[in-house]
Amino acid sequence: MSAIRGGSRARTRQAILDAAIEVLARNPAAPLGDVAAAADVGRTTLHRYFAERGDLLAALREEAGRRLGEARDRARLGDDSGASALRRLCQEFFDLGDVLSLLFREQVAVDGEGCDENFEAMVRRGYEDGSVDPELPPIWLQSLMWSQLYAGWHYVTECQVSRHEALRLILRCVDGAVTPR
Amino acid sequence: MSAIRGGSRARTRQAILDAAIEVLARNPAAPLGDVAAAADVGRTTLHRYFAERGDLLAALREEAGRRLGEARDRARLGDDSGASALRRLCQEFFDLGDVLSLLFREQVAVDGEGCDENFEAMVRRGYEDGSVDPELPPIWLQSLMWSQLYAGWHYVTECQVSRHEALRLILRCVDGAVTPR
DNA sequence: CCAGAGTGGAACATCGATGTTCCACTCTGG
DNA sequence: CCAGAGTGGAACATCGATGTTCCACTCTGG
Repeated sequence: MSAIRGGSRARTRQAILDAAIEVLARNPAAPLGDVAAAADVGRTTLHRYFAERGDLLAALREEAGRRLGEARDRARLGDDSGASALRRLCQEFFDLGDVLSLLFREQVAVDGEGCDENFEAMVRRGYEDGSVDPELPPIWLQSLMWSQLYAGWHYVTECQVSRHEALRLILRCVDGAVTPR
Repeated sequence: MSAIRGGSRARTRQAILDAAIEVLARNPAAPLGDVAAAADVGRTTLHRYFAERGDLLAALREEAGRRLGEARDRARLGDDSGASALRRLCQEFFDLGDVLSLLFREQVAVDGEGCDENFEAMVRRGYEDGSVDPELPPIWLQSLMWSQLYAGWHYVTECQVSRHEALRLILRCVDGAVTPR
């Protein structure tokens, strides 16, 4: 029954996606064989789920976007002061782990034009409630946040630092950067 | 005379290196043909100067390291307060332009163990003169600086922002992050 | 002008990643 | 047990990047 075996298919697919996030976060040009190996799956099987590299990448973007959206929802950008909401957003995004590295390049680049509208609204609220320095434009704050998150994640994976400690430093620095003089 | 034509050789070599910095900063996996084209040079000629891709990358690292060292020297890390010196360093590094992107990944990663000793001395001076928050370890400040620089450089190349404006935001945010509460 | 350095293009061999095909194997629901 | 889904390995064709060779061309110092 495909309905029953479907569970197995979904599990394999997810294992491949998870492995792809892990492997491609470290090396975006990694061969598919490495992804398959990390997923404990034959290369043949990987191709059965994602015919071409582009198919895998597309699914990956979708998965990353999904997780990103969930994290943003959890941060409740509409509550509290602008700066508090930004803190929560950093916290939630930081927990995305490897997805961060994967998103980093695109995120910084993609948002060149219009930055996320929820994010922008949050920042504008911060201008008004006095928790965010009006000198700092929303797009810049978005770049700032992402680069801090990336630096923090690197700090965790490369140095011998706990996620908690890294998050503390990130929040300390984002706060400092954002607060009006 | 090789001494005379040597000038031509040096010029061609430099043109290739400059092109490589530009091309590989945007796409580290770019084919050598792209680099040759950007340098206005035949692929054959490129191989005449750098037999293998690795040779080009090695020369590139050397060139980048040289420029990085020069920038650090210009920043006179030993003068003024720790925070002022850090400002100058950001300023000098930011002017490296494309070299930034090239160095970024390595820099953040490479300095995992021991971070630059001059940098560390500068930060410790900042702890003592009260211009740098002692809660922030030197390695973290190094990551912070690099990620800010990278974000700023992206901001310039992707959005329609002047280098000057981006630098202002970088310094504003680094200052805010570093200053003790 | 001429010799020789420096160059670019064409052609080629090689290599690794990619994607496909086929077959034998395993595992599970019935 | 048995049918069929799901899988992995081996073998293969293809493709793009790499690196090499060779030859004709240009340019400059003498």
